[in-house]
Amino acid sequence: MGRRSDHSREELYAMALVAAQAIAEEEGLRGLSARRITREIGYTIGTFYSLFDNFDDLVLRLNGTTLDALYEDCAAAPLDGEPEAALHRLAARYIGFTRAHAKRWRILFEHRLPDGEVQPDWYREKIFRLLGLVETALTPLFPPGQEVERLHEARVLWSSLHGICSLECVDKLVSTETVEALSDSLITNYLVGLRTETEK
Amino acid sequence: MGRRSDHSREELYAMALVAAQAIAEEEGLRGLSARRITREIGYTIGTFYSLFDNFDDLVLRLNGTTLDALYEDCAAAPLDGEPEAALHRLAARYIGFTRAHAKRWRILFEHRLPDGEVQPDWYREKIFRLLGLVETALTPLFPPGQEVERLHEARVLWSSLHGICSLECVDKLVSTETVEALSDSLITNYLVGLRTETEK
DNA sequence: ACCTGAACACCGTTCAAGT
DNA sequence: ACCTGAACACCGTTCAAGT
Repeated sequence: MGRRSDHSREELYAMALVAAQAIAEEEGLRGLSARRITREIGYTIGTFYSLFDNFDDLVLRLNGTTLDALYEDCAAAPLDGEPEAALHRLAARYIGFTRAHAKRWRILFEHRLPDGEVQPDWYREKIFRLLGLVETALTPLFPPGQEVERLHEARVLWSSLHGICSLECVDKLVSTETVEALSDSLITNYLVGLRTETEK
Repeated sequence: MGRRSDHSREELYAMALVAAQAIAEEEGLRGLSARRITREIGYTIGTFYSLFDNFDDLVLRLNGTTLDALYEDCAAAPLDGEPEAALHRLAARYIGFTRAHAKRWRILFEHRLPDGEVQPDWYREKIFRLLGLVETALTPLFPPGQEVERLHEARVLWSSLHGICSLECVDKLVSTETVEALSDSLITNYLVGLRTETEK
């Protein structure tokens, strides 16, 4: 036993995250455990704690990679041009991601940090970067100087879209096709309201 | 050891759920365990499995009481009269409940059934009953015969409101007061869209 | 310096054995 | 019939001991 040095700390860290992603993708949070991750990369439980602070830290890092992948996917949607069409494109990509990576996506919301703890800044920035996509799509509707209002409306749309996907995923009360229809209604109707408001 | 008969099965079941509610309220899903529940009501782990199928069943039953409490709270809002005002009242109650019972409310979405399993009908009915409140508030906007459309719009609003509360609760990117502002924007803007659509 | 693996305090679940 | 508690297979976390 003892030192092996087959892999650098960075390599081990990357291997652990890749293993975690695979488990998350197939089995969700239920299948994820510190022991299983290290077992799958050929190390023992002790090594886990040289890579991560604790299990919550691992889940946070894993969620970080999920937010990155979600951003890459959503950022591929063209967001210039007419805001409503841009939002529909963005939503279609978001919905597509939640379907392609349903279990991994769910961990973003299933996992709750212990009582006092707040998400680290690097994590919050990943979320803000996603919100930024919605802001970009909304830009034509807001004159310069109204960034606060734009952020507010972006939050409403982002949260609402999340809610639609989330309840479909959790409650399964709705057929899969309906998610698109709900999202379409949200964007279309909300933008009618937004336009009449900003035109005033 | 062996038989005690201090309590009937029904009493034990009720005691276990009350204990689960208290733990959920204070510590959320993290604090909840089958062993702890039976310990707190003065019984041993074996008894747990004479009351519930398994741990998932307990959480489902607990969530059932949460949905009931949420319904009682929301149903107290007057839903007749002007739809927008009715929705604002309903949303205010919903938001109030998520604050007053934040940890217990979160378990509704933190908990995920194992892969093949679907929620039992009694559970789905509790959710539909809540959706029904939104439908009631929307009734003046839809002529008889448009119940399908009304349900669709109710779903959008319900899911969106859920999303706003959920992301505030999970991400904490938003100050608490903002939840009201986001919900207000959602309802106001969405209803502008709904009205112009139904007037066509 | 790095990694191990035993130890500790927990889990969910099952079931033979007691009253 | 009802309840127990040991047994099993897992957890997360810590840390003295090996190389």
